[in-house]
Amino acid sequence: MTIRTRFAPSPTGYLHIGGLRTALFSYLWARKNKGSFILRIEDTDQKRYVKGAVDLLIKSLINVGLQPDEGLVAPGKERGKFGPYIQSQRLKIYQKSAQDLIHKGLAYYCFCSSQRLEKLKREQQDRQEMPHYDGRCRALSETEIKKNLAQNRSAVIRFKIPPVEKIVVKDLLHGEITVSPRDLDDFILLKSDGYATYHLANVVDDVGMKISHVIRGEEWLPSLPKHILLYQAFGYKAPEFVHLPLLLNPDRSKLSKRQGDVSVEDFIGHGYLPSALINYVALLGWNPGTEREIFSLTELSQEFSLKKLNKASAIFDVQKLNWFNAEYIRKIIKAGGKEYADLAAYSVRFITKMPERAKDLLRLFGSRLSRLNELDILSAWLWKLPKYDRKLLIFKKSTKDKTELGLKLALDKLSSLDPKKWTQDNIFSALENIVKENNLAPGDVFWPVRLAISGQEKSPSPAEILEFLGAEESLARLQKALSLL
RNA sequence: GGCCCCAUCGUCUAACGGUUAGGACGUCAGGUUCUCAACCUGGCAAUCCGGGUUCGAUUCCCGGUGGGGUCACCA
Repeated sequence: MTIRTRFAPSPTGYLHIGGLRTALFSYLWARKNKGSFILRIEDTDQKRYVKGAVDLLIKSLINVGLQPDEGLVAPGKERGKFGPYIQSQRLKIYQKSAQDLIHKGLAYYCFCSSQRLEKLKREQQDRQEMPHYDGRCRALSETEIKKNLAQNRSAVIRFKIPPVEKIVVKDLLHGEITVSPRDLDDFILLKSDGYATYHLANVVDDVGMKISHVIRGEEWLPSLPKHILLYQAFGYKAPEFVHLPLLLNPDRSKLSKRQGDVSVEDFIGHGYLPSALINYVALLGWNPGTEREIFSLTELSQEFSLKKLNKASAIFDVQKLNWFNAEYIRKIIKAGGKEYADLAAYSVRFITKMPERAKDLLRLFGSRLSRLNELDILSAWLWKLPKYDRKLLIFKKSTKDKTELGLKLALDKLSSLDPKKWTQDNIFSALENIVKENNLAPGDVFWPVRLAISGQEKSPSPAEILEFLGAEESLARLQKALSLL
């Protein structure tokens, strides 16, 4: 069997991190089985239409590496023979499907006004009953329906929940689930504006697009019976279903804005690497069966398996994401080469001062940041030496005299260093020699030098900073420190 | 409230019915060091509760509790 999965978001403005995980697992399952990953847009609610959201969604997916094989494969570009892949362009298909069900006697027109429905709901709630449609229009006669239609009365098409004993549905993750039709409403298939509801569009499209596995969020589990009933009503074979556990806020509520970032764009914009984000999210509800944690998207594609999915919902923990991101940054810098160059080029967008020195900045601060957007704040003192308390120049285990000596010797020695040899290694041995030759402690030299050139109590090591600053600026800063003492 | 799903350290998770219940993040302590990171070593920390089944339950069954989801002409 050809594996065909799909990600079918509604374009409400941004790609939610929960959506990312759903998309990722769908993508991985397709890759794992050499199948196809399809991107379809579910925009059957005109009220919720957000301009530009579709393109943003596609870009976000592609940005993190989840390139669709079919459907919306790029902004404004469709590929595949089962299109269109935007539901608002498939209205006729849904309308015909709904009509088919009416002809089969499995669906019916409903002319109930929203006021009546509203009132019905209120009354039911007052009586402590579960709100549900009372099925009034089920009983409409053929002539009444014709009359209403002729008068152009506002109508929806409802599905007729069949009078079966029980409905058994199957989910690959949760197993068999049995529900009673009494708990199901005669739900709406086609709205009065001619658009399909999710339930109809979803089923019609998943069949039409030959989807083999529907991988979606657990919030859809309660409506799975409706969907199964629909497949049966149409006479279609239903695809396999996997309902993924939800992602939660630290307080266990459904993952939402206001408790921090939830959109992929936000995370990327704040300096999280797509690869780290993907890696972290993949491990939320899935594990490789080993203790390995670092995986590229390609490696995930090979390792992924539905069997190792977890059933319990997971809290989205930014701390661990930070660790993944930091780990990726450190590894890339350590690896060097093209990866490092690419990261530097990528980092440029987070650097306001001297972006051309991105590579150096990464080397300097790479091990002490978890997000690339910290680069700017972390490096601020490089561009402008801040005012600092001169007392800080003296290391806690040192004295004023030793500090002055250390600084002076450092200034002398570095002044005489050939600017062509102004490298970290040479600078380090110069400073180290001062310590050795004058019977000083490292703290008598390294500490005041570091403070003099950075104004910081915490910073990268002196030689690294000095190399970055260059001879001229470095010597000026040392000079200044001496004058302060 | 009805229905549905779920339940191992604070968090993500591992454990053919037999393990000192493992790993990772975080945290704490120590090492390294001029500082901070990084790095290395170690510590603290969990099977929701109650019944069964079994020689033996984290694991299987039932009940409870807790958490979540869902009950729209939204997806």
